[in-house]
Amino acid sequence: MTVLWRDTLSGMPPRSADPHLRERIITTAARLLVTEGAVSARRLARELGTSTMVVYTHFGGMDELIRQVMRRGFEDFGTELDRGAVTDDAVADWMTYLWSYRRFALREPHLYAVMFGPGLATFRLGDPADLAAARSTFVSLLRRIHACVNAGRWEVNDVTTAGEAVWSGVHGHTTLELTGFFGAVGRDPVRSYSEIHTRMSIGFGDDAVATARSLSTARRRAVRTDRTGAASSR
Amino acid sequence: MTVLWRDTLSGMPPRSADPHLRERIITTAARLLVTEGAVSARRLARELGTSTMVVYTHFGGMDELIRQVMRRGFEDFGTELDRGAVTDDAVADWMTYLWSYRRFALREPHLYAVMFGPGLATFRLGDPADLAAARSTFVSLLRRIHACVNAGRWEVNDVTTAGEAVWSGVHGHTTLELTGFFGAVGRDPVRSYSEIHTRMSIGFGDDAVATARSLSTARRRAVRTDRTGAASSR
DNA sequence: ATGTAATGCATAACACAGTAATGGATTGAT
DNA sequence: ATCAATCCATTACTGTGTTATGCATTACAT
Repeated sequence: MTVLWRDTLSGMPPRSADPHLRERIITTAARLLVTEGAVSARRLARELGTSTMVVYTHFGGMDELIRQVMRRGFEDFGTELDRGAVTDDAVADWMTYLWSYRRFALREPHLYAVMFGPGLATFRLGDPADLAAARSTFVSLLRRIHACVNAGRWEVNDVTTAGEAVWSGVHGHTTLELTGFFGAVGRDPVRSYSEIHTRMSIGFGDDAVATARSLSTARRRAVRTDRTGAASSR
Repeated sequence: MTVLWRDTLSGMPPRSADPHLRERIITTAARLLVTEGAVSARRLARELGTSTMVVYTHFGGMDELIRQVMRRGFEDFGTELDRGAVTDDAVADWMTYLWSYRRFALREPHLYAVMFGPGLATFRLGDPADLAAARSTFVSLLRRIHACVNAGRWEVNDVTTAGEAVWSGVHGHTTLELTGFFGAVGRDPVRSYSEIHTRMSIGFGDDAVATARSLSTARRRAVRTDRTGAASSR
């Protein structure tokens, strides 16, 4: 007497090997992560109509699978961050990048959490492919910082260090907002997020009035993009 | 035939109720979190010589227990952050706070991760006790910002918003550093952490030279404290 | 002091995780 | 056509949080 196992669909005729299975696993895992906030081997197998073993034959384990999902996430993140226009107001362009950053994180909180949460440790930065995926979102930021310097708005000798400082600010704020902190204490996250932009820009050498003007411009763009509905990824 | 259960110590005579059990559970959980990076009901029971049930009779579940550990963490964090001296260089005092912040996080990475990670959602900020614990570390920051304003170094009208911006920066940087990001890409976290301080201070209105001087002072203090060995908590 | 209610906790078990061993079926190569 | 390799379902193992049950012990009321 064979016992029916919960996680499989017993009785199903053995299907022919699906050459796209590996791809389907990744996209399905990404979808489950986005829509349900969690991915488990069993939930995944149920969704795919397979057994949990497919995860191990194709990825060796859940960690590697999640890493693949993270890569896709970073790629999407990078292209979305690069969609911002390049205008003659470099500081506003930089701020637009930061608002896009926030929008992505708020739209895909679980994905962002996996990408930048404790999962970043799972993300082997030693792996060139992973490192490249993560870097793509970062160089996009560095380009905008460079533009601000070239435009004469900022005076920054070490752009990479400046980028790390900026990234720390937006990442920290995003993380705090995703935990629901600002909502719980009745504070406006937009206000503090703008404060980061403003103080940093001035700190990099920009005029306070010019920074305020750029902030208004970037805010206007961001609100418009939010209303229009930014192109959703994948 | 009774089966021996793995997680309990069968054969032990039933001990009299320990009035300090609740306290021991919390401290043991905190210790396991710090030393082993994880706490499970079974690991805890094995360590205490009890069954896993004690977690449920005293806390109703693991979530509530972890919340208690987080409270202790925030209290320790707050007192450590408040240890910084108050001198006539308010900006240096503020920066000293930030270096203490980083030192605590690097010394107790798992505790910090639980306190500010996705666990912050578990931390019911609606609960007055929890909110107070979390706030204690924050008001300590606000005091130092106020001092900078009072000393005429900064011009900040909304101190709370400024504090949120600063906190975002240090929290974000700390989080990134704990994931091992800077080490993986061969970057110096001290450099970017200093950059956050510098740009923010200038952004708040301080003179660039004065900020640089305060940074040197704060760094000197931090290095000395690191060598001396800051008083460890709990 | 004695009967009674309530508390505390060990036992056992359930459902959920990730993962490993096994073996059968399909695919691909010679 | 035979053999090898690959893929994957089955099954099962360990570990997770949690719950139901029942037996002590404690606390309380009379």
